[in-house]
This record gives sequence, structure tokens and C-alpha cells, in this order.
Amino acid sequence: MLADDVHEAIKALIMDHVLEPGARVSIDGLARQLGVSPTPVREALARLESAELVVKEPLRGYRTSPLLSREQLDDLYQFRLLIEPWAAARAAEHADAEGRERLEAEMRSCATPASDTYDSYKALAAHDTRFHVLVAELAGSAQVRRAFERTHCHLHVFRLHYDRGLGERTLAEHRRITRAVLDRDPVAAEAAMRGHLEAACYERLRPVSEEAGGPTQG
Amino acid sequence: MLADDVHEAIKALIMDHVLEPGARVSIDGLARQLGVSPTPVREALARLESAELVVKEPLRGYRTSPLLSREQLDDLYQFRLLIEPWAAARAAEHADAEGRERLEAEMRSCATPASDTYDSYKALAAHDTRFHVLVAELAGSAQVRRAFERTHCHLHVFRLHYDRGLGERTLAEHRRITRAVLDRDPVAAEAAMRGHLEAACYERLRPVSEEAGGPTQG
DNA sequence: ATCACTCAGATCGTGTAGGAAATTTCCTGT
DNA sequence: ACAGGAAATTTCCTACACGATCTGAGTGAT
Repeated sequence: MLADDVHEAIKALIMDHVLEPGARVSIDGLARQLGVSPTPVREALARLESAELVVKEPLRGYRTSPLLSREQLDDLYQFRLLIEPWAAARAAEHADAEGRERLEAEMRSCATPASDTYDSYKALAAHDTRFHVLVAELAGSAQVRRAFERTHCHLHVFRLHYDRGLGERTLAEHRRITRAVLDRDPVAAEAAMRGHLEAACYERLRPVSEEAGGPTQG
Repeated sequence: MLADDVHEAIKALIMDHVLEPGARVSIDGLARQLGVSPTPVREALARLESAELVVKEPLRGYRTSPLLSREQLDDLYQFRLLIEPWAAARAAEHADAEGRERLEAEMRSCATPASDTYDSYKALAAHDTRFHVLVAELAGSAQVRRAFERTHCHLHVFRLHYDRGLGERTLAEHRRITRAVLDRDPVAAEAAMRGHLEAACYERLRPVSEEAGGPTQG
């Protein structure tokens, strides 16, 4: 299916900063560049628009979504803090043997690359994406999983700064969440996920405003 | 923009049961029926696919999304219970004067029609949709609002049974939530929203399984 | 006689090519 | 330097061709 290939190609172009945030996406230009006719490009862009990866300006064409503002990133992490700790707790409660094995396999696949190359970073980011989706999946709630996926949070964070916040500490935090899930300890899983997100949030939002005391959720 | 009109037209067809759940959606058929060429129909269907209102089977066409199963409806309300009480609390904390006025206006617009006609039911359902979106909006979190809207929960519930669960009690519960928000009482707003959703949930899922005691969230 | 398989016609999704309308850009004239 | 207008680019839709899938009849086997 050509339209699907085009869809993936454009997503990759956005992911790799070839199409920068806010850049105009010419429908004919992409068609020529990819060697196809405009029709499948239109279909792909229509889907990307529903996913909010591009925005449409009638009679003027498409642009890639702009970078998240400070407030929007804050809001994004607030949302993640609302659903992901909950998902981690439910995963600890409900994950079956096959699910726990998948979680262990994901962690094994990322023993410790941690080189400083761009590719290494991308691999780690891909692991991070898979890990969080997997936790949402193990929670047994398709709604929560889809809600998480539709935030495209890794894409947004990646576009903002693809050099910060992922490293050995991320893996250590993932291991802690994994351990709690495997131990069937919902309280520990929830706390570990909350801590993981708050660490990433503070890391990325630094300097962070010192309004009131205590973390986002209390 | 023709594609936008087609998009809205198809959404309306789904909403009004003209296109039944799981029904095949012919691309050429719709084009003839709407008096346009297939291209804008394809674009509209691509967007509806991203919104999960239709599903695509490659080389075989589109179908409207199937009805929600009991488990999926349960999952949907679990998700609503996760985000909407939170949103109600944040709305009570953060809503400004203009927001509170909009909430009051929405409630005024629905004094008490409550006739038993189909149109009356549709009007009430539309109010219900607007009310819940408005609460999410007043919470100040675009992520939560979008996550809620993307569930299309009113569409799904409407398709399952468009005759149950909406009535004077719904309005009374909305009033209670509104009062708590206007009183800037987050705890009461959260509790009222939780009670509202649980009432709707139990009403719709009856007979409900009697696993353990107490409501969904504990 | 009934059932299963095969093959042909029809139907529909998919991609291409071309033309109309609108916007943007560039040039010219004041 | 600024306003007006025309050319060029681009979006958007239509019309058409190709290929795959589904439907039905017909044939053969059990």
C-alpha cells in the first residue's frame, strides 16, 4: 500500500528533523521527492492531520506541528503523571506470565549500550517508547494505552532536545518499575513510575518554577 | 473545502445510525450519494480512520467501527473515571470568571426540556457532550481535553443505547458538578463527577458483575 | 442429488494525469 | 518606497486506467 509507505516516510522525516517544526509540507513537492502522485500523499497527510502531527491551513497547505511551548510540555507531563503511574499500578496487578516475560525481554534487549552516538541515542529513545507503551498495554486498558500513544510524547520530547534526559539513569528507573511490576507490587510500581516521570520532567523543564512545594500530583 | 464537508457528513451519518456499526462504507457509493468525486471521500475517510471512527481493510475498503463490547465499554468508563474527576477538580481550582460564566450558560441552555422525543434526546446528548468537554477545557489541560474528546465516548454510548441513562437525573448531577466548580471546591467537584460517571456506568452496564465491593476506583 | 471447486464477470479500492480556483510572489509604474 | 497587477506556483477536485477482491454460475466429483 503506497499511502501507508508515504505515511511512514513522512513520519520518519518529521522524527529525524528533516522536516523541521513548523516547516511547510508541499504536497506536490513530497510527491515528486517520493516518486509518487499527489493522491497518496494527500491521504497520508490527512491521517497525520488527525494524529495532530501536521496542521492544515485550508487552501494554503500543510505544516508540521510547531514545537511544544513550555506550558504545553508541562501539560504533557501532567497528563503522563495522571495516567502512567495508574497504568504501572494496574500492570503490577494484572500482568500475566506472558506479559511479564515481554517486559523482561524488553529490559534485556537494552542491557547497557549507552554510547554517545546519535544512533545509540535513537536506540535508547526507541526502547523508552516501547517500554512505556508496554506498561500501558500490561495495564490491560486499551483506552489508556491509546491515550498515551496519541500524545506522541516521545516525538515531541525528541524534537525539543534529543540530547538530554536519556541515559543510564533512565534505564535504572525502568528497572525499578520493572521489578515492582514483576513483584506484583502496585504501590511500588506507581511510585516508581511517578518518580521516573518527575525526574524526566524536572530534568527537561529545568530551571523549573518553584511554585508552592512538592511535586505535581501531591 | 469539500473534503471537510464530506468529513462532517460521514460523521453525521455514523452518529444518526444511517451507517450502522460495522457497515461497509463504499468510497464510490458515498461519492455518488454526495455528488462529489471519490478523492475528497478518500481524504475524509483517512481522517476518520485516524480518529478510529472507521477501520480500514487494505484493498477491501472501509467499515464503520464496530460496537463496543462489554469489556471495552467498561474500559472506557474506567478511563473516564481516571481523567474526568481529576479534570473537575482542576476546573474548580483554575476556572476564571469567563469560564464559570460559560459553564452557567451551558446549564441555563438546558433548563428542562425532557420530552420523550428522539430530537429531545439528541439535544440532551449534545448538552452532555458539551458539558463534559467544557469541564475538561476549564481544567486548563489541553491534553486531558483532547484525550477525552478522542474517546468519542458519547458516540459509542449513543450507538449502544440511545434511549437509556439520560434524563432529569443527568441534569441534576451536572448541576451538582457545576455548583462545586462555581464554589471553587475541588474535592466536591471531583466527588460529584465520580458519582456522575459511576451512576451512568452502573446504569448502562446493568446487570453489573458483583466482583469485590465498592466502585471502580476504590 | 448435493456439495465443492473453478472460472468468468462485475464491483470496488488504488494510483495517475490533467484542469480549475486560489494564493503567493515578483515585477512594474507611480 | 509603496501600491497595483500579472505570472507562477500550489492546492484541490475531477475523470480515467489498472489491479485486486467478491459474487455467481457452471462443472465435476462424491
